[in-house]
Amino acid sequence: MTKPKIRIKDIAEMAGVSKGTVDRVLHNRGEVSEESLRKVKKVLREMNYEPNVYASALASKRTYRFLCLLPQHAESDYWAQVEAGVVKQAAELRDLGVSLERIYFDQYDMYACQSLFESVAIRECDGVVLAPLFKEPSLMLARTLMARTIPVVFVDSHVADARILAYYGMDSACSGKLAATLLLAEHPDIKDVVMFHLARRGESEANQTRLRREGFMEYVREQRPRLTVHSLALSWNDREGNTLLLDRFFAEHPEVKAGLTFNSRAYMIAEYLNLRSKSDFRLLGYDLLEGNVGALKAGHVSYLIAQRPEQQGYHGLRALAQSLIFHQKPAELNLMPMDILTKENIDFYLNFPSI
Amino acid sequence: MTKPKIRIKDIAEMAGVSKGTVDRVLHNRGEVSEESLRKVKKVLREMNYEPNVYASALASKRTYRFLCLLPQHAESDYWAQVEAGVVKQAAELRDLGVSLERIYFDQYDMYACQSLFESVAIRECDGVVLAPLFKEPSLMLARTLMARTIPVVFVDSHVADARILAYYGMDSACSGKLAATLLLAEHPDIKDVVMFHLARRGESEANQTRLRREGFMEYVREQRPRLTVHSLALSWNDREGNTLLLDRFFAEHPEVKAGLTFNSRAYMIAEYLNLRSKSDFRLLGYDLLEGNVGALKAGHVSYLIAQRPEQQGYHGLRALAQSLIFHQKPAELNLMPMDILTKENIDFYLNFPSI
DNA sequence: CTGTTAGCGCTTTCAT
DNA sequence: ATGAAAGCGCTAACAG
Repeated sequence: MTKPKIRIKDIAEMAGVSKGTVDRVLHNRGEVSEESLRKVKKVLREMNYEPNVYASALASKRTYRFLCLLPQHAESDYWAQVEAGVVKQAAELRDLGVSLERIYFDQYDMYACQSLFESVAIRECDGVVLAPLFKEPSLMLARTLMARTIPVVFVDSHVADARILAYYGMDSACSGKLAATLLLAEHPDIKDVVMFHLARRGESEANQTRLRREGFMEYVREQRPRLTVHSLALSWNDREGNTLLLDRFFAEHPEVKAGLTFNSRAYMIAEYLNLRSKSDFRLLGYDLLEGNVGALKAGHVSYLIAQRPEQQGYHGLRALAQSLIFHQKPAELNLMPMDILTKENIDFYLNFPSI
Repeated sequence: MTKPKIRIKDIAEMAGVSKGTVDRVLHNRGEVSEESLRKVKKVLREMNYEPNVYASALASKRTYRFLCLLPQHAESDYWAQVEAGVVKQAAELRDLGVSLERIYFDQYDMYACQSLFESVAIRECDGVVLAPLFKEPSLMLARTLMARTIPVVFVDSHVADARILAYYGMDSACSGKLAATLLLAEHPDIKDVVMFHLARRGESEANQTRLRREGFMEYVREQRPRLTVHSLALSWNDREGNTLLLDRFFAEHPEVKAGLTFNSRAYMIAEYLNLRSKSDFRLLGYDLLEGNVGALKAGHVSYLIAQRPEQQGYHGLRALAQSLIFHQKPAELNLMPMDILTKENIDFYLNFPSI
């Protein structure tokens, strides 16, 4: 029934060599004669040998130092969910010799991010999980690291053509299309829509939100070419200023009855709608933040699109281990489903063990 | 930065005893003096010792034999997805000494299932993953096994008050409510709805579908007390017979414009709707079977509710390992999110790495 | 180039 | 009741 596992010792005996030689072949570190090499490889193939990675980890005492690069964030933030997934996976890999260092960058300042990434590019480490909010600096860092044969995994948003080990996250453009469908498809009478975004220093827009916006605009172009799309930049930390900006916007454009954020801060708009008791506005946002969930339940947000952030982090780090420790190649493109959340089903998404 | 891990050897030295004694304490297998016990426990606590489970597995050569009880099924079936998750997890645990045996029961014959379960109840094994389609036989089996200190995990549907290690699956009743919401909430004019189900031998209804139906009916009672709820039993394998039954039903009840299945066979109804070119009927179903997905895309099914079957299987088996190998207690109730699938978002759920 | 050997952290046997 | 020692499958250092 259960076939006994083939061990290095078995291979050695069958090939008529010693364990040491088999080990040298397995890790192709030379010092083996043509003859032995051939014999050992043959037996290895025929027996379909699979190493016991746990015994290997135990004996080699090799350690893996992984880095995780995420934006600085509050505890309740979207990024905390990604980080929780990474940390959970790191804990599971600890006895395999894995350690994790978390590094945070400023998501509102590309220049600061860039110089941080430059210092990371020359660091000693075995793998990096990275949220490429800033496209160029991220691409550059990934290129440098991969050239040093240090595998890089992207989470959250993708960068086309990046040569990396794997990506875990949404198909961002598709999610923008989905947002458009949810907001517009059943409301052919809508003539105006507004996109809210956050101002930042350097690169004008985060990679993620740019891709979502492009997907959204593609739908608009194809399905609703006559739609007027407004855009309003807000500050990520000046609440009073935002209220003024929103007041002015809606005074100038009273006809706008629908809008969305491509970032996770829909609750900021929802707070404003609540403040002004504005109930004739349909708002769509992203991610299961506490504030967003509250706004969804209260009716200020109509839809949230979620993307399983813990899974992204968890699998992102796991991909590094798969490649380096388990010698398995993870799939390169791992697109998370886009969960559509409404008042009706939101409760079933909260507090479930997402990993 | 990285603190070196505490080993048994360290504990032994600090407590002034030998490794052997520490091991005896750790596995409380006696033969230790009060004195040593106290000292060792103290150090263990203070040092927050955590064993290296991989070294432990390697040395002990202990093996774990897990059983997985699922209905016989076709490759394209819902159950194949659950099984794939279990198998995947089993592969990951192999070098930890885990082996998996799959056993299949007849989901259309409770008596056959019952006698199979009775033979399983007396088998030697270390843990069981079980889909409790038949409530009573499953309860009985779980009770017997747990009494033998063999942990049992339920997947797919839950049985209230079952004393088991863990459950992974939907909140079935909630999903019935969700089905009602999707089908009825925005259609206050609907006066009739029909529930399709499959006839089976023995217990009149599968546990899962019964719970879903109860949730559905609860919504109806509370929100739509005047709704007429029809019920139609079909055969799981007699397609022509079903066509006749459906023809007769719709001839007698032309006013019924909405219906649902609580099992995963919505595509059977969809096929009929297609056959009769019946387009004025709103149909809801469960699970991402190929047939269901096709029907959703073709417009014969309006909604599908999905429940992440691979994750259920994967985590179900994992829970056994967590408990037995990693000495962690998994959460008892693990409710999967209910994914709402429509023509709009279905594509984003297909072919993604769900585990 | 090759085989032998020690040892990773832990379990288990076996004297004492 | 306790410690010493062997060994799990594998790696790595070291003689030869």
